[in-house]
Amino acid sequence: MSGGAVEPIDADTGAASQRVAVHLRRAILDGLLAPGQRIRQEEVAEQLGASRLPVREALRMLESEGLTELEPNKGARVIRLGARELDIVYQMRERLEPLALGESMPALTDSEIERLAVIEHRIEASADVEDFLRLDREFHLLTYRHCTTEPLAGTVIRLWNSTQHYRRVFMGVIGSAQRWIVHAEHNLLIDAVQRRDTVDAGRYLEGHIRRTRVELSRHPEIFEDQG
Amino acid sequence: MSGGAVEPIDADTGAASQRVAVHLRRAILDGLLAPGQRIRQEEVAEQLGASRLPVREALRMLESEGLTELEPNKGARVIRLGARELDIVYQMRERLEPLALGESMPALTDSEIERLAVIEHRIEASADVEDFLRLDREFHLLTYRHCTTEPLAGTVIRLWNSTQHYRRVFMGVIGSAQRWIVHAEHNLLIDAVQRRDTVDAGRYLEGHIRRTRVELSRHPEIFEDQG
DNA sequence: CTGACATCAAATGGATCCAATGCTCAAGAC
DNA sequence: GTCTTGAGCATTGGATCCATTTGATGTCAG
Repeated sequence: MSGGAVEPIDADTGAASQRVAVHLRRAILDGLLAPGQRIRQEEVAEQLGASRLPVREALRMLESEGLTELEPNKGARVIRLGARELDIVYQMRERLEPLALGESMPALTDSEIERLAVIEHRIEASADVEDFLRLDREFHLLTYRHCTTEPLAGTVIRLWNSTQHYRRVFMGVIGSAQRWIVHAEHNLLIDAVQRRDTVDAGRYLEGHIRRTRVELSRHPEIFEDQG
Repeated sequence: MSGGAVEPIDADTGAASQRVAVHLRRAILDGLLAPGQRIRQEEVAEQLGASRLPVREALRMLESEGLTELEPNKGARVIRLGARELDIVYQMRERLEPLALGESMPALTDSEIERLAVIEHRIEASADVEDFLRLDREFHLLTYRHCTTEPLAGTVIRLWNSTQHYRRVFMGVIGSAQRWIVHAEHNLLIDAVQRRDTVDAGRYLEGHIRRTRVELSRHPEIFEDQG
């Protein structure tokens, strides 16, 4: 394709508003933009060499992905959750992700399950927070890969997106002390998936999310720097 | 409802893209636009006396509300669900709406609960499908009114929106034969809400949605006229 | 010294014009 | 006769310019 000097974008769709969306999505998920931080259209437009119009479109896309919030005549901000909201989002995940897993599991191939184990090994091998975040996301979303029902898959993605920042802060807070629990849960999940046991897998998954939720509720300092 | 002049709405919010969004939202929820039907920007723009730009914005808003789907360079369509998707959406509702109800119930006022009973009486009094759809929606959304957690409340609304059309067809198919079941379920739900019994109310609600889902799965003809 | 109002700057919202992409239909070749 | 290919058209995507709204700052009155 055309050699993009600025961005390593894939010009698959060729759309320009897609470029902006990809850029902002990465920036938010990678933590370059903090929750509540304002996103000025003109600024982004100039930075990416586009007009303000595709930026507006991109902000709308990201809003529907749970990454930004738009207020009429007041502009866009990176999504920001309160303690109560974060708790609810995790409760939603507890109820929805086992459903998505149940949809996806029967269609998972052996090589994909193999890959799950590989990802988990990498998670156990690294002590870096960013590595964990990226691999953990890859791990779980891979288990949902064959859940193609858009309303469910889209909602799950939204919930992951809107909580990404708090997972990052949380991992920084607890350190690597209780990391073994996550590993145990992941391995139990992999085992259940290998056995194609939907009930067991759903239970492990729900427990995994619930335990994280309870853990999160013990760390209100996660929200301290938010306006 | 949408009779009279073209659009007698004056600028309540002042925003023009809001006007377009309101118009299209009503048109879709009222069944004037069928699922899968294409929405041409220019057409809507001319019809509402606006430019194409606010129409694009409105279509993006509606997409994030689960009412339309946008494909790049191909335009917008009214959301269309397959049998499998509809089933999944109802399973999502079974799991999420009891959560929303549990959030909202403690804050429900006595007059709001009173109003629930009034709405239910009206449902029982009318045999019209459109009346049922409007009142049933009002009934359930009223029980969730105090669930202000945006991710949860927004998702619930999305699920209701995307299934509105199929509820309409379904009600037309089954007629008023088993209408008494809905009434019984609603009244049990009202009673549990009055008693502030979250567990009971959640169970009735889940059963209410689940029974409808099973019923729906017995009527594949609902999807017959879809491409 | 404090509070309210007016004025100004900056950012968002909207309209018109132009470019690019996808679809349709017709013409030609195998 | 059918498949393919190219041209024309319809529709969406993007850029620039203009209007409107918000928020802030400064000034004047109490």
